[in-house]
Amino acid sequence: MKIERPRGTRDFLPDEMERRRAVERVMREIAESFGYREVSTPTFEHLELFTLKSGQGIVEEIYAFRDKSGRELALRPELTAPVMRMFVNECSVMPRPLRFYYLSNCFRYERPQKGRYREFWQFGVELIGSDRPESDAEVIMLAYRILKSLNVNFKLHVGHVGLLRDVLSDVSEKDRAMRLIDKKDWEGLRALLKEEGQADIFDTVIEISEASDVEKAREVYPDFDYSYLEVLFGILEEMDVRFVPDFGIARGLDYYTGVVFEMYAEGLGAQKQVCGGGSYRLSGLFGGEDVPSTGFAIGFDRVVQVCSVEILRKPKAVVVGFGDSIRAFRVAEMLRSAGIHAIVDVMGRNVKKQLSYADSIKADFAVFAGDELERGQVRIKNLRTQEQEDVSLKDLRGYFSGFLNSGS
RNA sequence: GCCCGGAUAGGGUAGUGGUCAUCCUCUGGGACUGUGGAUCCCAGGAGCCGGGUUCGAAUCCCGGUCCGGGCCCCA
Repeated sequence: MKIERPRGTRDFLPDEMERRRAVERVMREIAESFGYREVSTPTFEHLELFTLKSGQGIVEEIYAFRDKSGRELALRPELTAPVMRMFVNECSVMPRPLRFYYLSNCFRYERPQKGRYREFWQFGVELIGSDRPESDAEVIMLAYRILKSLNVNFKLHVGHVGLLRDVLSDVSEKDRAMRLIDKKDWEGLRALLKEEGQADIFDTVIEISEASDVEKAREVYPDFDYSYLEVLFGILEEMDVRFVPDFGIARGLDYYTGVVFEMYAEGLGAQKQVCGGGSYRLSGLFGGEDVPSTGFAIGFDRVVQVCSVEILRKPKAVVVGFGDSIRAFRVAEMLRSAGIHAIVDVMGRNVKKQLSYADSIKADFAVFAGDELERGQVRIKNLRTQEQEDVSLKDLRGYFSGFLNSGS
């Protein structure tokens, strides 16, 4: 019987991998241009790392298991916790701020649907050590530049959880209230506030959630220090980062302390969020010093689905041999050192079949490695233009130089 | 975890309770051992899995698996 892929996993064929690598390259280059350096953490961690961060409830949503020694482990469902664990374990004396980026697969035990898989990839950054608005500005700008460079149609919402937390300060079930606000479940919220004898703040919460700028929010709720947001929004505006203030973005977990932001793309159905981020304080939870951090995670697979990216390929040549495979391999080596991809027949095919194969794999050149070699030459046929000429082995690099880096 | 819809060669499909099944594409070979794409010929390859109904099931029923859409969740 045939073995199928496990539910929620995917195979990536060469065309798709080329596209994914091209997207990946854009993300890496932009992050590196901001001074971020790549990190990588284990695929599995102690389960406790994730329950500390997200509560016992997540055990049902992740791949958790016991190893042969009885250790409780879990495949990572996200990367912020592992990176902060790494920071606490071995980076706490490095010069701050630290700028890390990552691109890794993560695993969640959930019902797969469009844009949601059980194994998926996250690209993200963490900027560790600053609690100033400049750090939020930098991280938001970075995410924004990445999605712009990939020609994604998206909207950026930026908010601050401190504002709603402040309004809700006398509500005992604050987390539940935040979840209701996040879902915009106003009826549920009204009921909760009534239960708690806080019905009078209901209108304030709604108006804050719907406030379109700082002035509006200040009118509704003056008892909050808006200067942090003013600095942040000022930077974003000056740097041409287009966003909508959205004070209704809520997070149920209390290590999110300040700025939060999300990006939504078109064309993804129900799973339209392609990026989420904000500032948080996690390192204390993991037994380290309480260090402020800011970061984001981009849903790599979703971005691949909706972005458009240029795919650069080197020219591809098929070496046509005439039964002498050593000669063919030698010529292929020379082509490779001239910077192009060289493919040799390993099927024992005749010349017509070799050319037919070259056509079917969309090769750019056919290089005949036959009797011309005795004169130190090969015959090169450009399969795009049909032109062919004999080229000296010494001039291969020169012949192909015009075709390199031309993209396709 | 819940609701809805699907599943026939690698990909796309046709059909019927009654000889182990259509066509396209694909893959390999040949016509054709120094020039491809076309054409022709040959070959390869399939009814998701398990159970039930039936003389007989790929077809009908049930369960499971996987896929798609939505809900829950979204750290």
